[in-house]
Amino acid sequence: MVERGPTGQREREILTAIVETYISSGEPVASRTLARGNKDGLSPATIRNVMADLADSGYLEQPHTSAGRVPSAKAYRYYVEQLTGRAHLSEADQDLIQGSFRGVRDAQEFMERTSHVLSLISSGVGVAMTVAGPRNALEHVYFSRVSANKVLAVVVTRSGLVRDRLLRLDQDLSQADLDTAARYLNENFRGWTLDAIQAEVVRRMESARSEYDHLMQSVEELYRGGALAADESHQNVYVEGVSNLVVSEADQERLREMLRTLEEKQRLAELLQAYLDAKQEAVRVVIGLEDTLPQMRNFVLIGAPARVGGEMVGSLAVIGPTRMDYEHTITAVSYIAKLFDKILNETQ
Amino acid sequence: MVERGPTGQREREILTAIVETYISSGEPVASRTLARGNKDGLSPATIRNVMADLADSGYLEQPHTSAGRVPSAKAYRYYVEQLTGRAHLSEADQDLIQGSFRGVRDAQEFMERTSHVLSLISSGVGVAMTVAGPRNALEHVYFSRVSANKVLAVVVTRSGLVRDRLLRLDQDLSQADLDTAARYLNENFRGWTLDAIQAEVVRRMESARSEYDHLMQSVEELYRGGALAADESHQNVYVEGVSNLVVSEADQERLREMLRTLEEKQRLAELLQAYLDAKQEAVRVVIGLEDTLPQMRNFVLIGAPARVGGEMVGSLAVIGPTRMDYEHTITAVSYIAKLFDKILNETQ
DNA sequence: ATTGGCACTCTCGTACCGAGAGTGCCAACC
DNA sequence: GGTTGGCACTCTCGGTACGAGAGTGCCAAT
Repeated sequence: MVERGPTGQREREILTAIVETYISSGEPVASRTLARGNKDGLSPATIRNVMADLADSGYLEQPHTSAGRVPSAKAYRYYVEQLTGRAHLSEADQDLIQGSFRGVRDAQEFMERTSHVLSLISSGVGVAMTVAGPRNALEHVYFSRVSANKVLAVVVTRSGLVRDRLLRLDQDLSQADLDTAARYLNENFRGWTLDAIQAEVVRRMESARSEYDHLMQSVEELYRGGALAADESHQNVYVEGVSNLVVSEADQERLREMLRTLEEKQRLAELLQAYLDAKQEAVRVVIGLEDTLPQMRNFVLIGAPARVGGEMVGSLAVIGPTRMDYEHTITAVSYIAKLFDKILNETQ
Repeated sequence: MVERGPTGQREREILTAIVETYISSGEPVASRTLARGNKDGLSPATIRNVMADLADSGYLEQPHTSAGRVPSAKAYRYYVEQLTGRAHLSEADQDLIQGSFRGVRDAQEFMERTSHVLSLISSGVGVAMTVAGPRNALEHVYFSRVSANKVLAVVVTRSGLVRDRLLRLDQDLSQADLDTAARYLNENFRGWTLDAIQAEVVRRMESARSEYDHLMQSVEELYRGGALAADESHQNVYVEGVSNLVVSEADQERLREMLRTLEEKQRLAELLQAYLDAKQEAVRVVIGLEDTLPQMRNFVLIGAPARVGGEMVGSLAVIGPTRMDYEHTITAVSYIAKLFDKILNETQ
């Protein structure tokens, strides 16, 4: 019962070879096959011995007694680990990606295209989202009177997100009132996060209750109408490439479940948020998504946070079958994540 | 070779019964089955005779010699035709639909939920879109300086659509310039369609070229930056319920094709636009989508335009298998289309 | 430690068979 | 003449059997 990973040089080589062969062929790999491709000229029997060891330590599984071996989740984790460092993206892919983002102006657009490109490049589903969370810093807010008691609020955040929302108010504020309120908010709170603003507005309203002036009354009204609410429910999640699932997943019921899950943007957002955080530097590869989502058995998440400056404003990821081109996908995700920061910085 | 539809009373009854039985069972319907369910007490043999006639006139098809009959596209068209009038939506569904639209404020939100509800209610894919076309009437435009040469433009249309866009300008306009330009556009063009405004702006710029003032220069700059462009490319198309396809379409390759098509929002938009227009009063049912989209063989579109007042601002539809509950889906689509007008009118 | 040899296991494609479901048509019937 | 029972014929589908092929596990020899 060896529990500290493949020790020997040969053991590691063979494990890597098995994973790679299985990824490209999709069939359980046999000792013969490996022996053929191996320049060391080892015999199948020798390889069988090593394979038996690897199976004992949980790296390989056997569909049935007389079939070849299939890598386990543990094997994929080892493989990805071992891969780290030799990342390089082909010229062609760099061009494809660069081209896809030509003319992109804001984070929304970027994310939309990201999901598209990722679905093209990988054999999985491209997912990208912006966090419309309360952590976003305010850049600008505008109000515009649409009709009696209806006001359009537009919030622009520092990270380039634009969020418009139609408010229904109890009072009928004039455009002049709205302009004053907007100026007040912009001058006092530019750069603050939305939740900080909310808290502060509440505080000021309370302390100013004695000398309750017209301005604060407008602000209160707008606040209560939800002008500054950071509605989690309306996150923008872009998903593309679900047709890729059809080939990698034969089971009808599973496929159906997965499609359903991918349509529940809310859960998808939680999934990404669970695995990706602002601090992490590199791309994260999660093998064994079934811990969070049972229907995602045999699927993998390869994702990275999208940052502008130091701030995390979204996530991008590929959700694909365990049998995928890790090296390629990882480098692509990493490349796009870096591109995001670059493009969005120069856009500001 | 009879070519004027099912003539006799009995012929019609049997055809209807066949379509209904096939829709609910999914299996070729046999003369026996029909004889059992028929209170007229006809024998299977009699029914076989009628079925043979219906097959001759192209209403029925036979998978193989000794199988029951399957309705042809022609039969479905007859069936839907014949259905017209007896539309009624159950209380439960009315409640479900009503509930789904609680709190909806603008057309975008409405469409998003429409695609969701339709996918739940029908056995197909719910599709809904707003036309971001040039025919929309301007309600309001705002500009806001984001940074040097970067301006945020927000266009609100009369039908409740809000469209924001980040412009890159050659000149650096001050916020005061922008406010003046916005006031100019709002005062002069409220209620005009976007393309009319574009044309008129060009005309005025030319005629005013002699006495070229500061205001017109700002307006020209904004115009050239695309402030008023009605970008077709960025229509908002909402698609939901693709998981429903898995059950109705077994063929892997077809399924894949369909999923891919449903992700191409642009083509989907064209499809809807091809079949739905502002003038049509009722729900339109298109049987035989393969004429437009080959991969949509055996699929059906049930759709209606979404109108506010007289103006068409979007479309909603169900794309589902020929084997679906037509009555139910048609009434649901019709109901939601009416609801759209009602909700969006009172929102304005 | 490595290897050849060999018995054993499991899958997969093919062929075959019989039951079941349905039709088509004919002759009889009302 | 429309309707019906009867019957031969066709086609599908599930189950079984079987042989080829691929692979392993293990042992004895190197």
